Amino acid sequence: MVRIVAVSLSDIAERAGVSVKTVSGALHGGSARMSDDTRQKVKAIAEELGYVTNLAARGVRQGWLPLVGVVSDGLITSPFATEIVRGLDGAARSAGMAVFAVNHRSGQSIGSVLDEVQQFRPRAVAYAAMYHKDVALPDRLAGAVGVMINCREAAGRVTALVPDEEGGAREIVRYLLVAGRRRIAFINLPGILAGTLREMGFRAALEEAGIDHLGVFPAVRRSVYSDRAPSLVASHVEALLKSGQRPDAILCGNDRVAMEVYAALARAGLRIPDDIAVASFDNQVEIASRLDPPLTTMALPHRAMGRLAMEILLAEQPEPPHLRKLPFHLVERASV
Amino acid sequence: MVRIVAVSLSDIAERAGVSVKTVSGALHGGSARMSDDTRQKVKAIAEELGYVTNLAARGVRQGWLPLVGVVSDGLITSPFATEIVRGLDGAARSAGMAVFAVNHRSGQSIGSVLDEVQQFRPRAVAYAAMYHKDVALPDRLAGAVGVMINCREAAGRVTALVPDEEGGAREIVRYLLVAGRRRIAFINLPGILAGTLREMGFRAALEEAGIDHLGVFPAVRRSVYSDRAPSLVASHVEALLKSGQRPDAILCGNDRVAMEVYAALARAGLRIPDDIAVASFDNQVEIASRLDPPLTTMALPHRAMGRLAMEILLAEQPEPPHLRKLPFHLVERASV
DNA sequence: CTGAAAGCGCTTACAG
DNA sequence: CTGAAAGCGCTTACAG
Repeated sequence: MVRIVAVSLSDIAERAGVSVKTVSGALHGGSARMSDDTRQKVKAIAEELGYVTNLAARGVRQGWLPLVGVVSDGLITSPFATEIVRGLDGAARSAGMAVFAVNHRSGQSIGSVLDEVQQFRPRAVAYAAMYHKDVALPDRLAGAVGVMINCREAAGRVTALVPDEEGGAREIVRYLLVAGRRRIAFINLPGILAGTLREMGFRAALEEAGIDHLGVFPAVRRSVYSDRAPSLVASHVEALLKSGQRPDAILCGNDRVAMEVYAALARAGLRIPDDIAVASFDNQVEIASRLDPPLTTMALPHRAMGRLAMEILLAEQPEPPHLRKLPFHLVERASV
Repeated sequence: MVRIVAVSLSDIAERAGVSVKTVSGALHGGSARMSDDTRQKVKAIAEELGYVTNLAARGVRQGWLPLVGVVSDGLITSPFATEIVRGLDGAARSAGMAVFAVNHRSGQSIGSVLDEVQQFRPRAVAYAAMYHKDVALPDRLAGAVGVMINCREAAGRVTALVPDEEGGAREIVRYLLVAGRRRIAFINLPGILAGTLREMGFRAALEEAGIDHLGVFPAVRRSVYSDRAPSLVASHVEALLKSGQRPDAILCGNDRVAMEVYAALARAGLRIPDDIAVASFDNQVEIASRLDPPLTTMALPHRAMGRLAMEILLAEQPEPPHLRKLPFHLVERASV
């Protein structure tokens, strides 16, 4: 492609008959003292010449580029990841930073991606995971990562921002109880941290209310949850409906599981929420709001994690590493 | 966060007792001539010191950073956008470039985002749209954008890569015809370029086969398609089923529309594909593969657009601006 | 209020 | 085969 030779401060200086330092001050140094005349003249010439700041040059001087690197496992692919980036991006821009997202490709070590990012001399670096898990950072790089998003650094050396899975599960169960539901089953995502923690919350909330649950069932056969694994959802629902105690509410591991529960319930001729309530986790809007009836679901705090991450990264006073659990929020629709 | 002072080439040079130029040659100049001894020694010291190339410094020298800027309307949010980035990213990495994605926020002019990106002196810049449309680039910036992805530059000044909507519609209709379907209706996305072009393909394919269609209906009321607009899908399906000529196939504007068609058909007690076939556009995997039965749908060439875009951006010989339509591909599942 | 110069960390002619 | 120097476009003490 055609490359127009970029105009530099010295081009402007020459044209304005002033020094480069004066131009720099006029354009970027908000508080630099000079006559208003000079400043206006310089600005006008810069505009006329189509000057665009060269951040690389400033960067080599300052030692860093106004970038916040975000390295994530797998491509920033899910709607959730997008929310994280949205949160980061908003906060970054107000600080004059841009978000530079780099993904590690399968087979690539986390260390090599981190190195790749460091080459650009970002101001700070975050690590973000697609789903809530533990991540082991190589020793030499633990210090280079300022915050973990949606994951915990295995050795606890880095501040981590994660969803409060247990609290979220508690909240949705309480909501079902308030709605008068008493026979509740949970079709959970097996083999992942979120599933384990939510199950704890689920059990705790029911115990607290003195109510027995109808069981916790795995959505798929594989021990680690994966969309590719054969689904067990339909058979669980059928078994549940045939059992002595028919549930009056089914809590689902995510909205896709809920989608299958809806289908199984429709096949059985049951109406939601009249015959049976359905609730879930994720708030994957495209699914949840399109389901009939629209799905009541717990939204993950992805945007908040992103926003808070940027605050931590850009903070003047670094805090000691800690784990911060952010609350889900309930999105009420019509399935309960 | 703690910042370790970065090690520079001169640190290595000092330690190795050679000049900076030798270090630079040993580390980065693949073909630079020097004794193997020197090269090995320099590399070992670089490793030991944890040297990381300073791309900002190299960039100020070369005039550009090894970045390909991608500016898009709205956040890289949809699964489709992700595929574009995936395509770009793969091609970029093989060329030693990183993808730098910047979105324009609502209210921000396209010119100002482009300027923002230019500050980083990227090697090349692409513009990507969330959905197929025409985009007007400001005159002064048309030359700065090397390729349009999923959109056409309004004045045709920039090479544009778009899905072959008309061809895709033709192909899926032919597929329905081969499957023996003869009474086909189309619930289309109104008011967007993709919808208009697909409708042309739909009509052409049926005309070519000498078959009448059962009508083209808008999925939503609003003239511009939006997920927020009230859906008309269910009522179209009901009307279609009640009409004299019941359809044996419904083509849907996208997978979310298909999802609603499934629901309406289920309510009517009709089986897919035995009673009626359903096909669609998008291949939004989370929906299409989760539907029961899994949905046959035309996948958009997003990844291919991304890959090809990078080739165009990085090409030695720039081509004159042209419009390139990339083919959809059929994802056969079980709904036809 | 403004200028001349040094220096950030690289790469690239130019010498030897 | 290797070095010393210039220069990329900035910003920041240091002078005046």
